[in-house]
Order: sequence, then C-alpha cells, then structure tokens
Amino acid sequence: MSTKRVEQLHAQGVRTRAHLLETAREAFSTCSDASLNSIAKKAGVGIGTLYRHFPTREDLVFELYRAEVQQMAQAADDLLDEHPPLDAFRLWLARFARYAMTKAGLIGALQSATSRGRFAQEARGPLTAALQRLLDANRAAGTLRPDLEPDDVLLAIAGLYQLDPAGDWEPRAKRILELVCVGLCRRDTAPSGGAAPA
Amino acid sequence: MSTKRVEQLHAQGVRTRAHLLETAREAFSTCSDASLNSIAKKAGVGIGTLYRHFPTREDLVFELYRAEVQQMAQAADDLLDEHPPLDAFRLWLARFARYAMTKAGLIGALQSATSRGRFAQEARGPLTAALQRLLDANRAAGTLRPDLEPDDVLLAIAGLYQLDPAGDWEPRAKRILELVCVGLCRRDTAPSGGAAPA
DNA sequence: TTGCTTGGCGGAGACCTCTCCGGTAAGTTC
DNA sequence: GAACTTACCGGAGAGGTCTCCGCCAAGCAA
Repeated sequence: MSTKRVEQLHAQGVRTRAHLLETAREAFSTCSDASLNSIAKKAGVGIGTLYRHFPTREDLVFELYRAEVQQMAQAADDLLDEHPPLDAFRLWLARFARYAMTKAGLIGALQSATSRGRFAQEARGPLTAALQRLLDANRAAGTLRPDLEPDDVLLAIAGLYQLDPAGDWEPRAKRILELVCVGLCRRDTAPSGGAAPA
Repeated sequence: MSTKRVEQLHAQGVRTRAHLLETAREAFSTCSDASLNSIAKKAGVGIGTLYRHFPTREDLVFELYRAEVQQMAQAADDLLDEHPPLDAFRLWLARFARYAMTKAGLIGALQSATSRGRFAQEARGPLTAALQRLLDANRAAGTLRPDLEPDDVLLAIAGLYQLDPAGDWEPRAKRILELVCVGLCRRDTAPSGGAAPA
C-alpha cells in the first residue's frame, strides 16, 4: 500500500484535477451549459472538490480552452508574418469570432473576461498582448488609429457575445467586425483601398 | 365584507401586480441584483405569484423601466427636431448609454434584449423603431452608411453592456461610442467635419 | 511510534431560479 | 342560492450555484 502510493503524495490533487478537466470537456461537448453539479457527479467527486479546483465556472472553462487562447494569441504573430498589418488584424478578428462561437462555453467565459474575475487576468493577458502586437504593427503602418488600446478593441467587438452560437451568427458577426474595422481605421485612410491621405 | 370588495373583482390581480412592481422598484434601488425570492417575500406574496405576473426577471425589470424606454424612444424624435441628424444620432447614443448604466438592472435586461425573450420584442420594438428613425434621417442626410439596420447599431454598442455601472464607465463608454460612430459613418464622409466626397 | 500539520476530499446546507398544481374566492348562470 | 367557471394565489419541489466545515491520510517532527 505504501509503495503503491509513493508517487501519489500530492499527486492525488493533480490527478483529480485532470480527471475533472477530462470529464468537463466531455460534458461540455455534449451540452454547452452542463451543470457543475452534474460534472462533479459524473467525475465521481464531491461538488466541493470541483469548486476547490475551479472556484468559478469560468475558471473551469478557461482551463479547458487555455490552449485555444494561447493559440489565438500565437495566431496574431503568425498572421502578422504572413500578411500586411491591417489584413492580419482583420483575419485575427475573424478567427477570434469563430473560436469564440464554435467552442462550447468559451463565449460565456470570454464575455466575462472583459470585466472582472480570474479569467479576466489570465485570458486577457495573452489576448491583450496579442492585440497589442497587432495594434503596434498597424500603428507603425499607419493603418489604424494610433490611440487605440487593446481594451477598446475587446469592447468594440463585444457584440459578438450577443450572438447565438447555435444560430446563424456568421453574417451578423461579419457585419459587426466590418463596422468595427472601419471605426478603428485612421480617419484619413480608406479602410481597404488606397485613398489619398489628407 | 361583500360591499367592501365590490371593486376587487379582478382588481385583485391588478393590485398585486402594482404592489409587486412597487416593492421591486424599492428593492432594486437598494440592491441592483436583489433576488426575485426576496422581492416576493418582501411583497408578502408567494414566489409563484411573482412569477405569474413576471415570467422572467427581465419582464419585471422591463416593466419597471417601460417609461424610461418609451422616453428613450421619444428622445430620438426630440433630438432629431433640434439637431442635425448625425448629432442627434450621437446624442441619442450617449443618452442611451447613460440610461442603461444609471438605472439599476436595466443594463442586464437590455443586454438580453439583443437576443431572445419577451423583453426582446417589447423593448426592441420602441428601441429599434427609434433607431430606425435616426438611421432614416441620417440616410437622407447622407451622413451614415445607407445599409445600416437598427440591429447593427444595437450590436455595435454591445460593449456598453460589459461596463461596470458601479465603476468609472463614462470615459470608456465615450470611447466605444466614438469608435462606433466612426464605423457607422459613410466612408466617403468625414465623421464630424466636411470632407469632400470622392 | 506518536502526535501535529496540512492538502485534499465530500457533502450538508443556504439560497436562488423556475415550474407545477391544489386551493380559494370572484363572478356567472340558472 | 347552488353549481360552475375562471383568475389568482401560495408554496412544495426539482435542480442549480456556491460556501463551509468536518474528516482523512500523507508527511514531518519529537
């Protein structure tokens, strides 16, 4: 008994956490708003255990999609490498929309990320950093307004959160993003063409 | 007993409803997210009664602010009378933001109004109608993009819903609205000045 | 060994939202 | 006025979220 459990000193917690995550991923893939209660039950742990590992629903969801968020941040760099700054920015926004709408539950967590909560720190970190790089590149290229902050962008695209992931969100998302892009462009520059500066 | 109750035929329901509304207004003014439970209790009615009168929280909140919503719709006309279309549009958005942030609970109801629910119909009715008038006037004046729908605007300003009414929301709201306005303007028109059309 | 500390665990319980249904009283018909 | 209809009322109960606390076992010190 003692030898068997040698590696399980503190490892028990790690395993419980991993198991919880696995169960949650499964549950969310079936039903995007599965109750935490049901997840704990399905994982065979008490509800208290779930809550100690993930104090809020957002914590759990974010943990589940941490990789996706990182990937989203990474995508900013990739897009900047392969495209002109403004195009990169636009493509990134489109990808952001698709990720948010596609992954069950991510949208809800993302929404609260714009305000408070642990998710706010952890998700906004990579996200705002990525946005900052995009904005910097565009500032250098003179394509977007020079006074923009990542938070402005995050707030400007908040309309995405109102969309119903189960419905026909794509055309509406496209419209929103288009509007936002125009709003973010330098006033003396045409949004996609090559108008003469003032 | 019978004479006393003459006017309470069906009026009992009306009175209960009014009393509920009164209690709710009071409760919300103290705590913007008072529980429906506590409101029913404070009003001295069963929770079921509250739910029959107001099937969802939004129904209750909307009823509370119905006058404000009407007023907001009316304001669109007033502003159009007194200002050029674009200014009217901007002033209206600013007022919208202030109303939404100021009135406890309205913001939450407004948020869900962009999607589904009874509030969606009832609040969006006046709101989208007002927006439609603003958009029409601006279309005629050539100031805003001619292809805009009220829903686009409602979605574009959804960032407001992320703001914390208790915090320092004003500068951020101002930034959002400014961005949105630029995005909604005709591309060949400067947002506030008089640039030459292409 | 024998405590003592500490991380991890489970679930009772407080409180909430929302549904459903039996009871009751107002109004109606005969 | 007796029976019937219909609105309205109250609260039990299902199911959620989240907190709190007692329990256990591992690791550590004497």
